[in-house]
Amino acid sequence: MKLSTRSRYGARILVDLARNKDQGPVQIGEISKRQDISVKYLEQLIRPLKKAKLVTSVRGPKGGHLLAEKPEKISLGQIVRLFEGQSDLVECVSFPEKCPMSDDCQVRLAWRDATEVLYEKLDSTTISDLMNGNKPEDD
Amino acid sequence: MKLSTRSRYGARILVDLARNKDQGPVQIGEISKRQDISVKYLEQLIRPLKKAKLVTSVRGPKGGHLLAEKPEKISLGQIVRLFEGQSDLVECVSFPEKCPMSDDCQVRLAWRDATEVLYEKLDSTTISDLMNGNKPEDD
DNA sequence: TTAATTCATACTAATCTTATATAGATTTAA
DNA sequence: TTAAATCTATATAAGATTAGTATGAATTAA
Repeated sequence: MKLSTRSRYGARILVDLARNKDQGPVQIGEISKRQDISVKYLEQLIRPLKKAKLVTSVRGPKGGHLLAEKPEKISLGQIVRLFEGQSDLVECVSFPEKCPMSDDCQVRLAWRDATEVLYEKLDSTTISDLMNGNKPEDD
Repeated sequence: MKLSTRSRYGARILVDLARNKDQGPVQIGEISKRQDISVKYLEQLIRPLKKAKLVTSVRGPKGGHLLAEKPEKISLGQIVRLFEGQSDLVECVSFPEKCPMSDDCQVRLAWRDATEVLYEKLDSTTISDLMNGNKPEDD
């Protein structure tokens, strides 16, 4: 039951953008250095963030990426739902037809409840909650 | 972020044993039919359940498997910890050395908190909560 | 025009998952 | 003794997922 590194990195990218939003568009190369994520992988991760309208980008020289929303408006829940192919802990929660037992399966309901509790927590945690730390610039 | 079918099946096995505990040792063949899980896979799943002392077995004819604890004493949390290689949502929670950013990573703390909330829920859900449904025998 | 930068698609390599198969050894009720 | 059942270990294999790389097109400030 592991979160993909895509979700982990996705969250760190958004926090990085939030921390550096005063400097205008933030380039992938900078994020790469600060977050220790390869440029090519970053490009791949930023695409869904753009598609979900959490990030906007400016092309060309001096271009880069910006948060499209205020940090308080972006939650870990959004990020996880975006990057995890399947949001539920088990697929029979959303797709009961995938399991022949679903009709009479108490366990399924328990997985559903656990999933809900988890996302309540993730939805209540925003980028703004996560951006206050030691910025490298403060050192 | 998907729970393995091992955890799902593990939970269903224990619920099956709980529901049928009056009949004495329950054979793998019966569980297989009721739960639609292959005999060979069941054998593979019951082994860790025995090792964790959640199940005891009786060998020989009329043998089979029994819950080793009262259903109220076995939680989904135990089952998930047993079957998921990694209990935490992200490995940097328990092994901060796996990520060079861990020292100053607010996101890591958020994953930790979400993991805790999830397991609180799983730990508070027991087999006894899940065994009351329509037993096939009642039909 | 040039060079910085994002955008898009495809590819790859490794690992994990979910089983199934094989071949027995062991235990024990009847 | 027989047969029902569990126990042990290993192997195999298809398919999915993950994490990351490669190549090059498109955009645009200067």
